Amino acid sequence: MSRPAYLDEVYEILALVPEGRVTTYGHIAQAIGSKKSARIVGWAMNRVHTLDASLPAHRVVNRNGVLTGKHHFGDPDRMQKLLEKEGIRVKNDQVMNFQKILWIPLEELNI
DNA sequence: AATGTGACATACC
DNA sequence: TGGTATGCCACAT
Repeated sequence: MSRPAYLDEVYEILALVPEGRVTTYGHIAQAIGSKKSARIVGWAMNRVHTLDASLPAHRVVNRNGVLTGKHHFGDPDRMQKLLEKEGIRVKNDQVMNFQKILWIPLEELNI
């Protein structure tokens, strides 16, 4: 029944990521209070499709701006296409201007 | 219950 | 530069 609190937090943060921006597993983890729990965020992403497929999981990359999870979108190119559709340029599975479009929950939400 | 795995991150060598 | 080890938390077997 009730999903773990951190799971809801992850989805809450994820839903707030603006179009054309990206964030990282680590920043989300930090936003929910566990900086070292980035793996949980990744785990949440793996299950997000079964809970709420409308969440922009493609806007989450690792700390290098690399699309590490692209193989979990059905087709390897789907994640990149979704990002480019929002104006995010991706080259070699890496987000260009990563630092510029990086969306940091703790800063943007002014928590 | 114990072990292995994972869409991560950090530290160390 | 790149591999190895550890921390973290949940899940699968």
